[in-house]
Amino acid sequence: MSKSLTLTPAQAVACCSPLLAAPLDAAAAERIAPLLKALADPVRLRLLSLVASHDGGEACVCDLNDAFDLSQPTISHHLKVLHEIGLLDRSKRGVWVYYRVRPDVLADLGALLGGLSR
Amino acid sequence: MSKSLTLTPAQAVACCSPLLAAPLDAAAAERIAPLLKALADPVRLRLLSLVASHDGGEACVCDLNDAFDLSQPTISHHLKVLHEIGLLDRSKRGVWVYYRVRPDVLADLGALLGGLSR
DNA sequence: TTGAGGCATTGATGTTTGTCGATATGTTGC
DNA sequence: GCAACATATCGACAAACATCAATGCCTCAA
Repeated sequence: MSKSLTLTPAQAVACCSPLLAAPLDAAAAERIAPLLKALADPVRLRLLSLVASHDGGEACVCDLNDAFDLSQPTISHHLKVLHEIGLLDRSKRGVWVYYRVRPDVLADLGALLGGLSR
Repeated sequence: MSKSLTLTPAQAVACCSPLLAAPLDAAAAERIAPLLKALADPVRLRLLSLVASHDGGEACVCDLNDAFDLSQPTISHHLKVLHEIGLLDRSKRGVWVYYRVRPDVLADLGALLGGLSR
């Protein structure tokens, strides 16, 4: 399987100079915005934070469901959004599904906003 | 004028440990998400970046309008969103309105995501 | 005072998004 | 195989959003 020519948002965010250093071209903005959109929801912010600070850096969906006053499909939907954008890794073990954050993607995004060089 | 008891999103983002360090409580998530939502649009990302990298760190609306293939009200709307959330400062001089980024807010947000201590 | 230009506001419209209930899929133990 | 459980998908709906054309509000110059 060869490398895709179109970057995923998670890849795109690692390839730009900081937001405040140089004007972002339209194509880069279109690739980065979905990543921020995935983060721009209180439930998904908490999900990400919960997964990250869980034992071993990963959390089972069953744990996450209990932390919210939301239906199971809703949590599943939010996890899917975070997974598809590349912020959460997903691994199934038996009946349970575990999610794990990708701190590199989050670090790249933080650097893009905060203006740090990598 | 006394300090407000309810934090604006721009203030709230400076008050949390990094996303990956400890679970974000619901209230903090509700305050931070709007800031990310304001950023989660390709046009607003480019606007912010354009303003920041303009001469003197500020840009006139007239310059910004020309950089996009969008109507003037649409640009005005996006600038309003960025201003009201606290990411852009606004100052009117004569007929022209100038916007300026608040790099501290962006740095705090970057630190929140990237996991840096301040 | 009147007109022109820069920017904001309003109202309308099509699209996206968050949420739920119902249902499907997949796994384990009996 | 079947029942129980964990998770995902589907379909529907209301709320939020991006966009535009029309219009309003300022400010400056003539």
